Amino acid sequence: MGRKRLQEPVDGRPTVHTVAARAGVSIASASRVLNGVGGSPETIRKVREAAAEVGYVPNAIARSLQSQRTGLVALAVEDIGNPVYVEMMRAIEAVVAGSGRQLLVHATGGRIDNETALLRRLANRYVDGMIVSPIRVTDDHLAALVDSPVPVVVVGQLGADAPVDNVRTDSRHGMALAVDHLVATGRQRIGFVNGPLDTVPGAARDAGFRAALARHDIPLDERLIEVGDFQYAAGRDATERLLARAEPDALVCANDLIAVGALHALLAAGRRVPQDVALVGMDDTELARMMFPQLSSVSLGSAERGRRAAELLLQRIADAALPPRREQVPPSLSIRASSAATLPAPRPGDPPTTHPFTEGVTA
Amino acid sequence: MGRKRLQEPVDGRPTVHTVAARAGVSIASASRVLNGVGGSPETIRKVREAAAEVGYVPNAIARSLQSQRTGLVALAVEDIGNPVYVEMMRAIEAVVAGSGRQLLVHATGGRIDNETALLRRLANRYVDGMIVSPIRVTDDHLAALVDSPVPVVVVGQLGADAPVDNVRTDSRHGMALAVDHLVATGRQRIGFVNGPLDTVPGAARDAGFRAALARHDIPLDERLIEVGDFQYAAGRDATERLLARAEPDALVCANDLIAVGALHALLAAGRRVPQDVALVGMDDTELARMMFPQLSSVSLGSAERGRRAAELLLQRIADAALPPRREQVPPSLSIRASSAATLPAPRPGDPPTTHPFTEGVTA
DNA sequence: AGACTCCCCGGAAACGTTTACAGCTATCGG
DNA sequence: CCGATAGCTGTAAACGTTTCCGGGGAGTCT
Repeated sequence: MGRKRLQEPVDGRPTVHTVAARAGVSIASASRVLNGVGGSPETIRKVREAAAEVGYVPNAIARSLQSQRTGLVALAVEDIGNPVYVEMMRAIEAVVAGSGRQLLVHATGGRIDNETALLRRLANRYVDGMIVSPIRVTDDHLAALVDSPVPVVVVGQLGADAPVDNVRTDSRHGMALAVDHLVATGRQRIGFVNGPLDTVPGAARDAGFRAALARHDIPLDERLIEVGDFQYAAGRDATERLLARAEPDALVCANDLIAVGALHALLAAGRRVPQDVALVGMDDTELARMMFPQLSSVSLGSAERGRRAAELLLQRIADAALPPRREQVPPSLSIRASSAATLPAPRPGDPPTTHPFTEGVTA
Repeated sequence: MGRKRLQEPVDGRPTVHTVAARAGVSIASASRVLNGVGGSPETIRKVREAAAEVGYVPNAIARSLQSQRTGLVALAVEDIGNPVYVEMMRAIEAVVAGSGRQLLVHATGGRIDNETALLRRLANRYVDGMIVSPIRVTDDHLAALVDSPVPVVVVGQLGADAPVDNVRTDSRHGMALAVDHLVATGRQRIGFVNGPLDTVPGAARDAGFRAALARHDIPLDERLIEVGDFQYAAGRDATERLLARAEPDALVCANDLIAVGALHALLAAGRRVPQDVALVGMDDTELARMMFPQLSSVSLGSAERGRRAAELLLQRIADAALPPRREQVPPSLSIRASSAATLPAPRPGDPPTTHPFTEGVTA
């Protein structure tokens, strides 16, 4: 019950005071030794010994309060189950590790309250910086991003004038690449399986699809458009609904998960891919290469966007005064078996050809 | 240059002192109002106003130092690209969210130094608790786990007497389920594609496979065993090597990613699945259901293990004095098309049957 | 009117660390 | 032999918050 600071906190864990007392030195000396700066040989020995004896481990929170940094960086995405975010995460992690920091990931599940809460919590100094890739953006959200106490970089479309570092791609152009390719290989009735229209990527892809058709003077048939969410099961179900009312000869999907669902639905309905229906996904993830046939897919440069976002973040952490920057990564199309130009002799009853499966297998 | 505490830190961000000064009240009153506890209507108005004017946002680190909690929980896994960890993460998140905390995930990439560093950093109070699922365990590692200042729960096998909360499964028994099933459906030359033997799960699966064969009096043929790592590409390559030197009529894979790689290799080599080669994966992830044919897989109850681990963690956070506990989740086998009992008339040249693809499609 | 209760407020301590500063000793150069 | 210097040490402040505690004012009950 001394009036001085407690040496042993109720918690029972030793603090720097504990080891200082045990070593018979001041907390300043103890701290210096523990940080490897200064100290006489004798002091070093005593402190090291005391620390080992009591099992001292420094409290990172207290250290951060003092040093104003945590050595942590966070990434918030909607769904870690989507391989596109895994790719992005890997690219970010590689950059972030180079700065001696560690990356933490949070899956928001698309729940907007969750995402805002995370921003409000993590960004309040638990991390040195944050990369977020929101699929829905509200005003509230934007406000939380803008006045975050900690540097934030956004991956994805954002209001044109938001003063936030931003790395984006042009997914409308990406849709154009897919449609152009399908038209060029002779497809006429191109269907589209999209994610929710009230999301930023969903809306952009919808606009891109319609614009691309218009550019080719292909009349729009609403029955060839179906909407689910960005998941596998939704893509499969949406495709089933679409097939029940229309006969597409090609299908564009808003991401690879949906495309895999579409492939499942198409094969289950007895359609051959690509002979009867050509299939193109989006994001160009590893998943596309794991399928049979391998899926064509529009790359939105996710790894590259992640890399750039991480670099922007590190720069801003180093210098908060930088003006807001915006970078753009162009989409590109990877053509694989699922939309190969129609094969030699696609007569019904032929044994399935195997070469589409073996071509383009990559590590 | 006052001798009193700076009202405006160099950083420029307002603190509770800033808003207290501006509102003309003490920091105690300001803090109370900001936390919604007490305060006269007039005080509340003044503080709220001041806070809004200066754009005050509380420093979570300082708050945590005081309150001794962060409201964060971390999960460290080897590879977020593996859907089994995504499932586990979802289950954990559901439980953790119920306690008002948020979950952060870190992918260690199997680098042991990384994992230990993470433990040493995060566990030093950045989070209220931690769930780790290591695939390699060194002494150093174990030591870091045991004397973590923060509660830790381990998912996976651990030395028998380690005083750490632990949720495990019996993957040796899981291998037995797979082998029993294949033997029961008439398979004789059962191959095995495993992950690295120097990992805990790799070693357990290897032992389980050998034991299961022995129990059926099937002589072991080392040419039917191949090792890669736990990834898709490695599974594909390993299967190619295996097929180059042996003729299995069934293949057990150490996880679903490997199984997908094996499926790719089998089809590329012209083998029919399941007619020529039956295929069984492990982990029973969504990926198994996304394939054609859908893959049989041994469930190791990953979601359940995650759920239990999260519950153990929350209990321990609430009461650090609990004795170390150990829980076990039994494996089970999901039989799907890839190992269906041999089909009616598997003559070469038949058009591929479609019903294996449609059966068992689940949301 | 006085005693008691209740509520609000401000000062100060506390969380555990790092670090500026000043005092001390010992060594070295002149 | 004396002053400057270098190296080590301890005291105390600081990081930004929450909370204990005591004082004071207003209201109520007797």
